[in-house]
Amino acid sequence: MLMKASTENLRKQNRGLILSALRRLGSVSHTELSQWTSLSSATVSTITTELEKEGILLRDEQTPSSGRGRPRVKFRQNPNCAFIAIVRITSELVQYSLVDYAGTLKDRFEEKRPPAETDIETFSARLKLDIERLIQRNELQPEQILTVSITTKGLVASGKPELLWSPVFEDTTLDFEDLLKPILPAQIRLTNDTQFAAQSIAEKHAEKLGGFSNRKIATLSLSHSIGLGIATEEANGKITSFAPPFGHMMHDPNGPLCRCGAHGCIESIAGFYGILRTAFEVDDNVVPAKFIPLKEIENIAVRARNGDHRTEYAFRLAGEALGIGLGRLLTLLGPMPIAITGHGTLFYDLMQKSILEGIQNTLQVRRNKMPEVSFHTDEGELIFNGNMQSCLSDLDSNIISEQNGTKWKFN
Amino acid sequence: MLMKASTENLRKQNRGLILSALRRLGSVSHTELSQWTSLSSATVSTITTELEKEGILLRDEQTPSSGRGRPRVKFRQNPNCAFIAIVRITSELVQYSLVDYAGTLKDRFEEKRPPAETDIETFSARLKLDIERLIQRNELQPEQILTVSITTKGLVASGKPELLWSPVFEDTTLDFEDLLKPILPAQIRLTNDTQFAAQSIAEKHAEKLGGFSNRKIATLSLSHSIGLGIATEEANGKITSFAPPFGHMMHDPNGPLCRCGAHGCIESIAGFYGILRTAFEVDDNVVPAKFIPLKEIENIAVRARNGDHRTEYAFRLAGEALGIGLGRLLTLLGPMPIAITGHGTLFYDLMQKSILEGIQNTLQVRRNKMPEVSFHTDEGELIFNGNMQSCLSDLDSNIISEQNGTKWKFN
DNA sequence: ATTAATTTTCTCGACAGTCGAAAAAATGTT
DNA sequence: AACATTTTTTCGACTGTCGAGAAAATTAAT
Repeated sequence: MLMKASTENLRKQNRGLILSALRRLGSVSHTELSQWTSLSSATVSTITTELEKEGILLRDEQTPSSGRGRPRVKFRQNPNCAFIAIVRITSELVQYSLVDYAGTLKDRFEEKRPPAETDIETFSARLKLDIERLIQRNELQPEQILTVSITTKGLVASGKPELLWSPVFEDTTLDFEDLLKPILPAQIRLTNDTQFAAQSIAEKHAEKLGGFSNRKIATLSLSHSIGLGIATEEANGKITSFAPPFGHMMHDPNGPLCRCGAHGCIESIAGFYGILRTAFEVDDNVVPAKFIPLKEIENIAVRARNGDHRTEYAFRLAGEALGIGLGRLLTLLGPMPIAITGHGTLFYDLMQKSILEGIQNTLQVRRNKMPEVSFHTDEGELIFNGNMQSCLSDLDSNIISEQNGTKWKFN
Repeated sequence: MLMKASTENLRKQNRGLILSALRRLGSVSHTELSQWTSLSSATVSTITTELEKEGILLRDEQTPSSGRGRPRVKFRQNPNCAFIAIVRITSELVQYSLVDYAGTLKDRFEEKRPPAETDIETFSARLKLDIERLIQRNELQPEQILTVSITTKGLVASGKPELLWSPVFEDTTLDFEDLLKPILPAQIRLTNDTQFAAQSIAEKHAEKLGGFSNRKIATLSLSHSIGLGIATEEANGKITSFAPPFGHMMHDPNGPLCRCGAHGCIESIAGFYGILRTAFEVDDNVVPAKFIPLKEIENIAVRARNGDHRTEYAFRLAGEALGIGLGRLLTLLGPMPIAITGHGTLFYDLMQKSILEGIQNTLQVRRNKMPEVSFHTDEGELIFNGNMQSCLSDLDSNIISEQNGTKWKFN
């Protein structure tokens, strides 16, 4: 049902406008806010004083003295108004970061994961301890952490922070809310990592979204497994994203066994373990290895570049699965630029031809132009950054609803 | 960029709320409006009197005299406030309908298309004449038609009403705006027909959208060609839809030649002509026929039901292409119920097994439950209805912006 | 040092919109 | 004809935005 509009939501929306301007522009003066939001100076005044009273905004009186006239006072977020913990889980390590409400990184440490860690109990117990450590060594109260946002590979439930399927733990599920509720009252979020890589790339390269009419960009993450995120710029300028389990989209019903139990998933052919399987002519029905060192793929890539037919074929087959899969994606969601990230970008030269052929084999691509393909090597930072931005704008949305609420008082 | 909120948009939004309540509930009294929109009685009063003054609403003083107390007066749309022309193009005929602002069908006629009509000039010239006829025989001025909304199979440009590719005219494009602008000043819309079938089904069976968390439903249209529409219920309750060229999604790179020029599209295997080709073992590289009478498929369906292996195989192969294609769709967009329409529903028994197998072979479907599959035989009316509803709610949106505009005065 | 100029920010009254409550309207019942 | 009942309109209070002018804080000129 559509919502009725009241003067109350009116104010909420304009408060949100101010906060989002502050996010995008950093430290901003009264007049700049007024120009950017196209709100009148008077309205900006009432809203900023209100937010200041609530402890969300700070004003910097410091005058850089540029020209004459009354110097501008700049507003910025009150950094201590809220903190978020960002946890990035990869197959090699778990990274813990603490970020304040202004978006500055306050603390970070990483914990290596044991090579063959498959026991979810010890894993989750350690994660819990590490989060407590993050809070304690920064001398925070647990209540000051308003959000714990975790990224991982695998399939994530919608609605609650539960890991449904992951490459390492497979079908053993894990509810992070149940895990962390006892130690802190924060909101717990769990998201597929490639979704935030996509979000981050879309925000940084917003101009690329204009390449086609649908204002979308796809981000493909190539490594041991295959991830995909789609970011869309909506009519109001907000960028939203989602991450379908592209790696487990059926490529060939007669293909090899995938870690998910099905046959012929894209990942079973184009994931690192799939490429190795083809290269070494391992039987299609062998259950694939859980973890393969990057070194091994690098070795066979060298062989392929030196003209070894079988390994060349393995990469070509992987590229074909990826290319045709992307082609199917573009058929369903319309043509859009493609960003590629993950360790697999190192081997793109071996897959390029078959990937591009697959993309090309799409009705709208044949009619229009080839989508732009770009590369992004800093996958970890992209994921962290996307996650952080998403958390902060979530906090902003909560704040604008909590008008006159006493919840935001940690100065 | 996010928009600032002003008291003006506030009023607009509530005007829109009133109009949409009127659309959904039909003829409605003041108090019912107030309850449904949760606006105060006072606000409803000011908005309705405003809309009445603008000639958009009428009030029926007629009292059905139920119980005592002051009788309710009912509001309804002023039917003569606007008219829309709805054109539905199929391979056999073109259907013209005239609908007033209240949504009642005022006139309708159909024109059969010559069996092998491939000349786009004569086709479009006839269409132009037929629209003029629709206006004249209802004694309307061309300006009273505010929208001409056309549906067709094939690929439609986004942004302007141009047909890019169609089964009959293939790559010969046709810009309906250029065609119709000389004879009337209306807004011209062109949409893929299955998109509106999807929209219509989603609106009628809104409860089915709840089957999975993503509030989506897919509609598959089976006939000579293969169409697909996806309808999504957004957070505000509005249902939006789109229609990707699913029929031309790659199924098998080594498959038969499709009408679009590629090899192995779903349609080239599961469209009527694809099924016939497999059944009669026609060479994969033969350019397929443009049109096949329904009778021919019915004949081979009888053969298949009597146990003829080759024709059974043809339908099974078609089902496999559809099922795996749908499985890929569900992988990318999440699990959702599936509605099937078009003449091909008559042969669903011959494809059911392989279709369901394909859908089943999807990570999230295996983890959750099988999506519900439903059948809808009245495809033509679904398309018409979806188109009409979409036009009317578009008109409503225009009206709420044109506050105090003199544009809506045809009483 | 004082005054003028300039730029930014704040304040005040006007206007638009929604809401709750009370008044008015229209009918049925006694 | 007076009263009861239900619906609709009207009125005053409240919240929000806006434009214009006042106030503030600085530099430049006298």
